[in-house]
Amino acid sequence: MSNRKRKDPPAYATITDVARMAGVSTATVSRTLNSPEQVQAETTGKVMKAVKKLGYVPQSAARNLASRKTNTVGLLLPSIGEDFFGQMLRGVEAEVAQAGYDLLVATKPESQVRVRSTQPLGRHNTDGILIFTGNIFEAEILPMYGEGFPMVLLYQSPPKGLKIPYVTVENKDGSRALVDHLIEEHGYRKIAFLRGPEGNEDSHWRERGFRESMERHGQRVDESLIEPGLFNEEAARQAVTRMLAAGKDFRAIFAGSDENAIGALTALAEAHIAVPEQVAVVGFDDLNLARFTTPPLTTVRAPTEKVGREAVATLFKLIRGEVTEEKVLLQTEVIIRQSCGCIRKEA
Amino acid sequence: MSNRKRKDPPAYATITDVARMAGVSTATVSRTLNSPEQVQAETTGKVMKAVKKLGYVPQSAARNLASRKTNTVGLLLPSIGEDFFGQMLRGVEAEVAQAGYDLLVATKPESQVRVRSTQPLGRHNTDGILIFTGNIFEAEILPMYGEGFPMVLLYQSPPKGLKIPYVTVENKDGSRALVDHLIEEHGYRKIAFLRGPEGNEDSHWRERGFRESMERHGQRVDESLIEPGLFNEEAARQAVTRMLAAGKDFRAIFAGSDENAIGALTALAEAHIAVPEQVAVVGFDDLNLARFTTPPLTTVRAPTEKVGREAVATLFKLIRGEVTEEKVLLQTEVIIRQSCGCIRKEA
DNA sequence: CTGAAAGCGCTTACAG
DNA sequence: CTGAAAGCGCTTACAG
Repeated sequence: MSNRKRKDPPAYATITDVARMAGVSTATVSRTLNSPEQVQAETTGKVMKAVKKLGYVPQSAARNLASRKTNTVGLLLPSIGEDFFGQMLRGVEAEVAQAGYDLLVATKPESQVRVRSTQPLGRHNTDGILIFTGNIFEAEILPMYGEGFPMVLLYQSPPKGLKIPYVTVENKDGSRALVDHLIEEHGYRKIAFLRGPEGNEDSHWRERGFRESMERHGQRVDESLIEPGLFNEEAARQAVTRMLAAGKDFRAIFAGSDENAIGALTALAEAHIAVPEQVAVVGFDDLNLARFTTPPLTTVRAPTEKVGREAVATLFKLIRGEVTEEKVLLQTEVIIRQSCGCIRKEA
Repeated sequence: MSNRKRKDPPAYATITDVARMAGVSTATVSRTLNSPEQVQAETTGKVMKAVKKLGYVPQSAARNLASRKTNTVGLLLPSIGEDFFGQMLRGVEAEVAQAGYDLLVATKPESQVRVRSTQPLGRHNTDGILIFTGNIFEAEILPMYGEGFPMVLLYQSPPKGLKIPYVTVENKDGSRALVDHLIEEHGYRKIAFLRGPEGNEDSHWRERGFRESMERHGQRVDESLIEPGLFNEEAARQAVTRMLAAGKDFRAIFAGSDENAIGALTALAEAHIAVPEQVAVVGFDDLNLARFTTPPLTTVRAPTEKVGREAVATLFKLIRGEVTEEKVLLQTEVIIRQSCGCIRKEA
């Protein structure tokens, strides 16, 4: 017969088992594992032997509950997977693991329909979160923000009034350098620009870079040469087809993104317009496939993995209560291939 | 003055706060949240009102500790990020979230040097894990296997003797169908094959498919036309360059993977050999960039996202103690583009 | 349908 | 340097 409260022994060793085998208290086992400098060498030896022998691994739940921290970082992703996603995750994971933390990954529920009790990531299961997702609405983060819960934004600035650190890439400088190249090296003047989705920050700054370069070179930008590409291949294809049908005159297209550039390339090919001989095309992002387009795409490379690393580093500062930069801006680099008209090949 | 054990109240509401506000016991709050059917409608109402008002979210650590389960699934990744990684993660995340579980992601520590106390993922922080990583060594999973800890392998079969379910794609059938196409539609006979890394299972089965197709068509396979491509662009380039230099005679290359195919394409371009007119090239995987190679790559598409979903579904069966298939094999599909010699374009 | 209370497996002031 | 014991915030038999 069994006592009411005596459950079957767990399938795993607990701290009590280790303490018993080593002949010490559980407090000492805990200290041996967490702050060995507080424990005598001889004791450490006994404890570690027992740990090894029993294959003891501390239960995260118990540890978290007692220490009031989760040792876990959350990463909130957009529902749709970006193409450079793997690289970013690599940076995040590496940095998180190095700090001995765990990484919890979740996707932002698409709609309010999915009545999951609450946010998938928050104070209840993480010590802080990284938010990498298109449109953050204030309502979604305000409660956490109000509590001072540590969070860092990726590729986007916080809603007005909220002081949340964010890390992103230098869209404007990269774009300006790219357009500078088009103007200075190739002498193009009539340059079209394909915008990203309404309200997209990357797009905003890329357009700014485009305009700055034009202005600095004394070029008036022709507003009729600015069309929405939406960072979407098909939409970009249609936009370029439309401009062509309307008889618009342009010598180059700064597509705003590689995705847009692919759509532009398709539209141009369908219209039998030679790239770069008749119209040059350049993108932004340097997706893996940028080397393989016809012709290979001149574009701007962003340090995606580093964005991940920096974001985690910033989050840890927040978690430790240190001050952080409001904004970390990572430099980009123009990658010259052939779609701009250059003949030199990639290094 | 403060009592020794009275800490500062937590920054968040606990179940006790909810119980107090609703005028019920914590047990009732717990039941309302976890098995509402056991609670009277009126009580549920009071509790939920308090939950809402306080913004109460149960602490995962406390819940996990008390319930002896983590409600979390682990995903173990190879240190190097695959190109199709995002898709797989999407499948995994969707399925995990739908079940109301959390997803913990970790990378296999590259070396034994990094003395992290233990495995990043295990019984201490998950209810089961998905292993998606190149070379699983028996030693790494044997302890968990011995305890009957739920795990599922992705893209690889378990070490001999271990009964661990796995899900992967039909490499052999896909490869055979692809080579059938080369032989039946284009009449190629002399076909080279580029192997993956030694011991790689995908490569093994792709080679089997290749050989079966050749045999069924009465073709003897020329062993001197089989070279290591290592699923690595550069190695594949060198392999093809080597075959060319040795004066080997072949009309087509089944590159074994898209990565290999890209290397083959490069080698051929460098040797001024026209693809597909002089030598056809086909791959396997259908990476995003396969549409953009010159010429666009004929290849085999694997249902990557579905692999993720199926793996999670299988893992949940294991967690629930149900029987599972030993092996889930997902069908692949030949994608005809132009590198094989076809002129029809992709749908 | 609901409550009192034990227990989950740790950590950590406090005391020595 | 070490131990006794309270406490972390939940869940869940048991009893009613």
